[in-house]
Amino acid sequence: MNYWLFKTEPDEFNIDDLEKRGEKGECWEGIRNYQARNFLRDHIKENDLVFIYHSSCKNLGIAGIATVVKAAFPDPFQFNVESKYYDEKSTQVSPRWFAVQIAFKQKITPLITLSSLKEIPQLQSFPLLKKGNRLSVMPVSEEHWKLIEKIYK
DNA sequence: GCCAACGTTGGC
DNA sequence: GCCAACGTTGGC
Repeated sequence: MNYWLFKTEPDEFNIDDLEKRGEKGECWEGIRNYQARNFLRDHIKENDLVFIYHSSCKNLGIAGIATVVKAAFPDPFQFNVESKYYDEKSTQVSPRWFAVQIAFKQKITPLITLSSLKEIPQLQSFPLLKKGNRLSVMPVSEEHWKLIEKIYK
C-alpha cells in the first residue's frame, strides 16, 4: 500500500464535500500535469491512503484523509467538449489523462497547518514543502506519513 | 533539440 | 494582488 497527497482548493472542493459523498466518494478528475498523471495512472492503487491538502486559501494544510476506492481510469472530462478539462488531442483509444475515485476516511481537526509541517526537521525532504513545488498529486513516503500521523493521533 | 515567451500555480 | 518558480508551447 502507498501513501499520497492530493491538493484541492477548498472553495472548489474540500474535505467536508468529500465526506458528503459518502462511500461512493468522488472522482478526482482534471489533473493536467504529466508527472501527476503518471502517479495516477501507474502507481495509485485501490486502498491507498491520501492526505487531502487545502491549498490557495486562508487555512493552508492537511484537512483529512481519503481512501482510494478505484484505481486509474480515463478521465471522462477530457472527452467532454463542454468541460474546461476537455482535451482535443486525447482519444478514447489512447487517453491522455486519468482519474481515480477516492472516498472520505476521516477529517483532521484542527487541520495540520502548512506552517506546522515546516517546523518539523524530518520533513525537510517532503515534496510539498519544497520551494516552487506545483505538483497537485504527490507521493508521501511511509516515514513521512507516520510522522504526520503523530501530529493528530 | 534548444530556448524564449507565455500561462499557471500557490504561498505570502 | 504580487511574484517566484515551474511546465508547456512553438518557432527556429
